[in-house]
Amino acid sequence: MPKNCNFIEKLREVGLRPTKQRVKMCEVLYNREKTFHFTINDLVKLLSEKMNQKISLATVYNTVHAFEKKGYLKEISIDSHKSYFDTNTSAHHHFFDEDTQELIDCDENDIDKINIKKNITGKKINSVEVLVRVASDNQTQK
Amino acid sequence: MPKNCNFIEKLREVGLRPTKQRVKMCEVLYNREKTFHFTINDLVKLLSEKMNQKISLATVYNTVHAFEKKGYLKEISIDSHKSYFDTNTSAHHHFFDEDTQELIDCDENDIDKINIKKNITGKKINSVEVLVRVASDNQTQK
DNA sequence: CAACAGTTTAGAATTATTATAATGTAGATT
DNA sequence: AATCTACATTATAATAATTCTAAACTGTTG
Ligand SMILES: [Mn+2]
Ligand SMILES: [Mn+2]
Ligand SMILES: [Zn+2]
Ligand SMILES: [Zn+2]
Repeated sequence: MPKNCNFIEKLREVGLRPTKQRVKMCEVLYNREKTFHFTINDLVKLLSEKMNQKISLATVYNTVHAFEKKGYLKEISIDSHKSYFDTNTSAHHHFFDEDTQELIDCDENDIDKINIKKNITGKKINSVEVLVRVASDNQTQK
Repeated sequence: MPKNCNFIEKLREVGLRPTKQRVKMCEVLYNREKTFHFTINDLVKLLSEKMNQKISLATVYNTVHAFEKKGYLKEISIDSHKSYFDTNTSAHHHFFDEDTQELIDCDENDIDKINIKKNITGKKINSVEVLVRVASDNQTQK
């Protein structure tokens, strides 16, 4: 992601008003070297740290979902109790570290292209995603 | 799954007391031709239909989680709002039909074995799961 | 700068899940 | 077979996550 790119224009392009909350969220989410994964909770903390004024929880939810719908964010669900959003919206796979609860992008070359030999009749494939759960090697239960 | 197999013994084997609720849940879940996918809500409905006495919601949650921990059930998370349990606990992949919200097992031969070329250092792979999202072919948005 | 439509907000409402604590029961012990 | 005890079930309350509501606010247009 390029630094200091014009989020106001970017928001306008997809039909979202460049309100200060949305621009601030863009900065927090996209004004960084690498893409990253976060929970709603993570984001609320990040925003309250980086903002002078307060932001309503409802606004965080609304804006995240607006961004998701517009393709600025992608949701990655780990289990019923843990769900992440991803600023990397391209098709990619993940490792999930069960020790640290960390979600890690799979390098494009680390998994061969998945070949679906037989699809459900009359349906088109929207996405193919792999989740690799990993954990510490020395986890011998007593 | 074999019909009328002895659930009481099966439960004892893994150290769960064969109480009447647990045996009834085994019957509802495993006394059928094919494995299946269900939400907690689905299961509550199934149980209240098939049972003479009432079963507490807390017991359904407790028992599902007991079964999950013992490897009788597997959780499949679609997104933060939708999570299924699977009576097929073997490693397998899924199609998710976004039109009908139906989760469908992938046939073993329909996806080639996933080859993870590079894993996170010092971690072992616990599972590799593919989720293929599909939807109706003629979904042209106006 | 007036007008409007879309946005934010605090707080209430809803939903899903878990905790609590009293009662019930399976399986072991007499 | 009666008793015992640990574990399970239950109704209900509590908690947590998310969404709704309706009033106030603000970016955009003309
Ligand atoms: Mn969502
Ligand atoms: Mn669970
Ligand atoms: Zn990612
Ligand atoms: Zn399945």
